[in-house]
Amino acid sequence: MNKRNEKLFKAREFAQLTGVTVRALHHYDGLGLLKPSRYSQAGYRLYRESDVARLEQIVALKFIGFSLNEIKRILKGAAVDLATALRRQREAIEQKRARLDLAIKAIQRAEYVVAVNGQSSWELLAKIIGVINMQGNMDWTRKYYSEEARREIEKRAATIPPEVIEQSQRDWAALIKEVEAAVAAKEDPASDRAQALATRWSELIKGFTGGNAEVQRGLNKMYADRNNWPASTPKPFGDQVEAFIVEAMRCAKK
Amino acid sequence: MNKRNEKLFKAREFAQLTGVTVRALHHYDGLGLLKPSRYSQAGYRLYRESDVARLEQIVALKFIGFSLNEIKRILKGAAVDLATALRRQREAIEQKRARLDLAIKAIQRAEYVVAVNGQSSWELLAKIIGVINMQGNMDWTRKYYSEEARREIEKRAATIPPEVIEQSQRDWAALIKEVEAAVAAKEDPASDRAQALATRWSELIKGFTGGNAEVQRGLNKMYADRNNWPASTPKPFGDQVEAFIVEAMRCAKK
DNA sequence: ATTTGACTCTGACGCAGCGTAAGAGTTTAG
DNA sequence: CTAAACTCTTACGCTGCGTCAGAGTCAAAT
Repeated sequence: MNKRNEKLFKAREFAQLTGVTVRALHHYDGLGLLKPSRYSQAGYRLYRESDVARLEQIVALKFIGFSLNEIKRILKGAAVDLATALRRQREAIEQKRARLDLAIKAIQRAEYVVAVNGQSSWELLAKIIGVINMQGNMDWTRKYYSEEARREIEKRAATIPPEVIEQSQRDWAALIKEVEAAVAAKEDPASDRAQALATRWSELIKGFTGGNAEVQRGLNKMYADRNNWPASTPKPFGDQVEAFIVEAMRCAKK
Repeated sequence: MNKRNEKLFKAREFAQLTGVTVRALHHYDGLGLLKPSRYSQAGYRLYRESDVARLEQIVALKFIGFSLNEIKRILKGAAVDLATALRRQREAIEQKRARLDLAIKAIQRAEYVVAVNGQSSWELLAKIIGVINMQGNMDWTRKYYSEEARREIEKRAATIPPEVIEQSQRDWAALIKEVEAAVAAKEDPASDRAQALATRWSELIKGFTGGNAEVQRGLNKMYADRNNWPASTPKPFGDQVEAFIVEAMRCAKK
């Protein structure tokens, strides 16, 4: 008999309590995710206390990235196990985060290049980002190039003399090796030698417009195959080399 | 007259060069983002070198998070300014990343709670995450509570005795203050005193199931208003308090 | 010349999570 | 009693393709 003093909420009011929209409530209702405990004669949705709790759960689970379907399963109690679900979800999000980190890095490097090269053209930029995507994974880039792609590339390299391609590959390899040496020797990024390296670096990027279509294709084949990449790919140098060059460029242009 | 020795690519071949799918090429064609330079009589798409470059640009820009429409504008040269576009994009992505960081943190804390409380129930979990979302922003939580929400809460607190609510609020406030003090005193998280605090912390979380609907509503009002929150909200203690408790729990259970 | 296998084309629906009208009925304060 | 403020149901829009379905094309093998 305490039915009558139990407060019922209409859609708008209820929605505001939890910070969702009325439309979202409709949506949840439609999905069977959260049905109001009653409907008025006019068809108005009427929610009460217990519904508040449920909605709160939904919002919370949404916040940590579960999809509405997953939430539905979870709230039905059909979830495997709490700890496991949480862990998996966290890992999934951490991966997304890692992906964003990559993008941010790429943009930062692009920003540097633009800053150094002035109003660089968009076409150039694309190449650069291509190179960027390559950089961190140089190790098995070599793998890819040594196995089949290398021959594939040479086979299809009809329009452009292969020595141009191989030259640029050698150029990069040589430069990176020198930078690695500089890093190992703890050379000052502001030093003349480091500056020379930085200059060569941006020269190489610039020169990339010339004969790099084939290289790109090699990379692209590799990228197309990305689902087969091992999960954790070691980076023997990547980060340090990058940091060094970035620092050197900063010293130069500021 | 070098038309005839220029290599033309059909869809599949072309797609593989850049690691996209044929369907994607159709899509880009439909959007007018990348049209093949020729169609065969049968309607087959025929791409060539210059198209490769364009597609590479598209892929690169996609990688750093631009939408296809944005990319279209950009490649039309209708973009404001290269540096600006890059900076804005980076900021946008950094925000997304921050959002993910929040989610990760929330899950981690939930994992701790579950680890400590054993197979905690899902309902409880929602409350916990609610509290979690609150924690980091305690400072202006106070603001919200002191202004209007406080009275609102008391007004609507009919079903549950208000003293229960206020009690829990006081409990939390008191506990947090004590933890702050412990942090300031550089108390060892493994110490008996710290352990007592940690115990009280999880007790409070458990007890939250009892009389906390009103508190949640306050939080929810606040959350509903989240668009008006200041961009950078200072956290006078949050992180340290949290770290302390987490450490203390770790010491206890391991 | 033809069959086959590998490709290609054009629709068109599907997904996730609501936003956003459109058109129509309901409740409530004045 | 009216006007404002809500509510309801439909249903398309958005993002970036994946995934059939049905039909035509092309190159090599029979």
